[in-house]
Amino acid sequence: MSTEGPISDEVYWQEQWNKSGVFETEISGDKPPFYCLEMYPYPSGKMHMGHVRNYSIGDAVARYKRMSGFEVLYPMGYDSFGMPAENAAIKEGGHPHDITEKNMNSITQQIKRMGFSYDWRRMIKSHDPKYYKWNQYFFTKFFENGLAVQKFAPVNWCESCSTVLANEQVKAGRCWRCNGPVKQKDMSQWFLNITDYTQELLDGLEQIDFPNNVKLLQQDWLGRSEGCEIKFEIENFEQDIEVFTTRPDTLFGVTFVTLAPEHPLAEMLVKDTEFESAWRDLFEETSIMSEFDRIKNLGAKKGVPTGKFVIHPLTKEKIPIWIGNFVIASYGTGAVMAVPGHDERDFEFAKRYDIPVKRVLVTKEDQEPSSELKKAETELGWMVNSPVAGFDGLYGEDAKSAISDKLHEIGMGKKIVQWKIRPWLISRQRYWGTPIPIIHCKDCGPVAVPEEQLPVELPRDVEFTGKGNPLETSESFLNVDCPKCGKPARRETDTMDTFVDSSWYFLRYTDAMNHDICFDKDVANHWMNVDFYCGGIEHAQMHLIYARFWTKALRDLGLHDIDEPFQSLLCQGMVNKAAPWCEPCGVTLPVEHIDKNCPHCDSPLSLRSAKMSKSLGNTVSPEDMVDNFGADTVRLFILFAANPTAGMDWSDKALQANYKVMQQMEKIPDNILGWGNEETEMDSWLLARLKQRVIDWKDAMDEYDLRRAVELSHYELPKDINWYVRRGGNNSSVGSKVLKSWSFMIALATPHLAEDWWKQIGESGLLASQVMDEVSDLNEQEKAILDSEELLKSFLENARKVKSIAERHLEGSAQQAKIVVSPDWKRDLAKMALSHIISGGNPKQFIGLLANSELVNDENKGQVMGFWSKRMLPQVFKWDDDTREIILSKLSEFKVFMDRTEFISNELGLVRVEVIMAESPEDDTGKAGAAMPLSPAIVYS
RNA sequence: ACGGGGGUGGCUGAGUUGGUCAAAGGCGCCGGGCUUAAGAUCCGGUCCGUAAUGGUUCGUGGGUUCGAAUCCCAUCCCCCGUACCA
Repeated sequence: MSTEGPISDEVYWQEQWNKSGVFETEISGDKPPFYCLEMYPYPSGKMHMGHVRNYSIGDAVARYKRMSGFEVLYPMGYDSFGMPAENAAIKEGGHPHDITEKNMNSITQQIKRMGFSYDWRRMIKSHDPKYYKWNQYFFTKFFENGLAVQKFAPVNWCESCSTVLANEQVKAGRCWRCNGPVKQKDMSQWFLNITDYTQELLDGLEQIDFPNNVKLLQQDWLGRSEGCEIKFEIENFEQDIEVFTTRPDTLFGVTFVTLAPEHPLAEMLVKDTEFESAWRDLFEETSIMSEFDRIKNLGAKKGVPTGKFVIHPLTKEKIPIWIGNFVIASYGTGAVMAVPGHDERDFEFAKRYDIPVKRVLVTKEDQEPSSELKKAETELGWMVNSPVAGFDGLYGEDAKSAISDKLHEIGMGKKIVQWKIRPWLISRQRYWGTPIPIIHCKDCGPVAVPEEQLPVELPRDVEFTGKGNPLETSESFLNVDCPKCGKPARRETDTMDTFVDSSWYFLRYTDAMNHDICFDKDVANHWMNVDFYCGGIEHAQMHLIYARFWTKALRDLGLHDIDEPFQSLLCQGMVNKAAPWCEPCGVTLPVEHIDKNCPHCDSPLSLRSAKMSKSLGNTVSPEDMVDNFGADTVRLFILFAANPTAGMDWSDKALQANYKVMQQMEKIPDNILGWGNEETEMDSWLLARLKQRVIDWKDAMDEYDLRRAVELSHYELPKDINWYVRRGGNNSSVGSKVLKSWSFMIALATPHLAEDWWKQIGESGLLASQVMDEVSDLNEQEKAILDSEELLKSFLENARKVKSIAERHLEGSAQQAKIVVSPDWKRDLAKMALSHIISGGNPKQFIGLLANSELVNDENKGQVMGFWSKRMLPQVFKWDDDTREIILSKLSEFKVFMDRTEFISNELGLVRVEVIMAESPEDDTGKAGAAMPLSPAIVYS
């Protein structure tokens, strides 16, 4: 690829924007606020294409809203706590703070080079004590109100990161960050009770405009299920077993009860019995086994009996208690009532251990109650075989309620709602995060650090060895006096999950320069919630749930009045690039295998698009692209290559093509301003066309259809200019009017070029500070001129086709053409049919109307009716709305062609063009039958 | 397994409240103008057929309709989530 670098002096314009402060936002009072935000990035040293895409989308929206008269809050900052910096310190030496600052400076330079319109004064960074002080402040408030609690519990432990993880951070039994195996470990940890907000988090999804898949993911993760908690008394034992079930209607089908191996009762029941060693083996196997291995062995259901029994609450039957590896200790009560007849897992388990299977539901109302169960029938059904009267024949929800009510009545159960989501585990045993502001005192227990002592800063005197929590090596940090009793105490060494930082940063941005409080309530209320939030789908359940929770929790502390942080969310698609692909093996290989055979099976490799990744080597460096083509070209390509939400393929060729577009556009102001000052009919066409383009462009932007908007500004308008010139337009004062509006339009994707244009057309100041004029709707005259030209274009397209066919039959090339315009009765027929259909008439009924209309008489009946069903009926629906409007309008087809015969003969390379009314005395062509409204017959000679 | 999203012309990829769809845009390819030439740029073409406005096509097979890429049923394939949630 050879280029001559950026088209505009991009750095110059960036300096101008910066100097003038055009992107610095304050509450103005007279402009409506708009909050545009992109997801808080982790500051790796290099910006990648995913960032570029994300911010190109956000910047286009921010610029659009600004030029549309909004006061736009558009900030940027860094989610700068987290393990990569700490790991780098362990590996390469140095301190996470210095590494982070260095990376941040480097990525900031790269982001700034793209020309995004951020208010950089508001920049915030998680690792700044002035920021994380507020994490600590909120935490102490949560500690006071019971939202933050310390619990000794089995937690997910990642050995290679040497820290615990939240449930959401465990993907397929592996760590979301390092992909290492995750084990269960019992530890004392800090949790936030996100579970207090489950119902509100679920209901809130209906108030916000999130993509459907994100809503579904959050719903699944919250995992609401309605059911019944049932108490089973254990025979000759002082405790009960409580189970949770969503299917109380199958209660009579219970043939055993199963406990999780970790259930506290399990050990108690088998202690000192013949079953103890078998339980112990199962316990070791499941609880020590990493969750990853558990998943691999999924389906291998194993269990041990306990030799003990429960009493069925309704039938008083004795039911054996088992311990099974498929029961999860942390969901529900860690115990299940097993109904093999109507649950697949229980069926499998029962078959394996030869436990009886009972039918208590039939899936067809008239089915024989004694029919055999060949597999678990899990769908809802009618109750049968109930040993207690009053239940048989009940179906579905009625059946469930009947059992629940009965249990409630006798005090053996109640309806409850169970959630899948657990409290958010926020403790991390790592250095590079917000210290949890708690002091452990022997006498007073855990005590919150008083507000005036915040922030608890991270100490510098620590060593990064990769073993243990570095904070434990800092004596200055550890030793502290208890704030309550003043005796020597010890500081908490856990730090907070970095998702805490990103759970409220958007609130901080609203008042980022205020160092007295976290944010002013009125200011936050003014800007919030975020109107347009853009980022990757990967945060669908973690960040986007935590931030919603945190917003509600702060609201309940009285800090603001907002329920939901993000009003509308756009998840941008991935940036992909082709990589070698082996069809037989089904694997994507690194780019060094291009043009080689598969290293596994030796078959030839094809290419397939894959997410850009270092391991495949199919990455593209934004820096190089910006150096070679300029930020504008890269942004244009990224916005034009695909819709914001669709995946896009990086293509060097397409980038080149966009560079060509930029080269053309660079010359446009010079060309246009070089026009003469002739006035032609085309002037009003061009102005009407511009208006139409602006209207369409605004519509597209209002729906965040950036691809369409860019298509209009960078592809359609240049074509319009060409058409204008071709049709004889040559008026620079019209041209400069066009350029003025057009400059705004191109500023979304190519803001630097837009400033060049603005300057060239002699406007003063920066385009970035201007608000665009309002546009009115198209008036009748404007519509008519647009229609006439559209008619001409479509005519020419057809005429060219016909010409090449005709010339095969003529001797030599065509010299003349007769345009045979369709007769009035066809247009009248079309009008009549269109009005019938537009007013909601059934097309089938039209033929009856037609037969009785003035259009039809005895003589022409056959012709008109035949024409209707053969030609007009299919055509009526093919006309688009614009064309329909033209047909229904007064526009004279005959006149449109008459006025343009000279242009038509030039375009078609003819000596003479005649326009004739079909079925008139002048028509000697015999081709009138082919003429349709707006589509004349054309006869060459 | 369950949940979600897809299968469109040489490639890529829009398009699903049924008629604006032989189907946008981009890339590629072909022809023409301009040029000594190349490049750039502009104009035109790019399923088949025809002095005509017709045929066939949107994974496969059926159906509804005056009319289906778009709706319904069946079926095959691909991608992404989740992971025994009682």
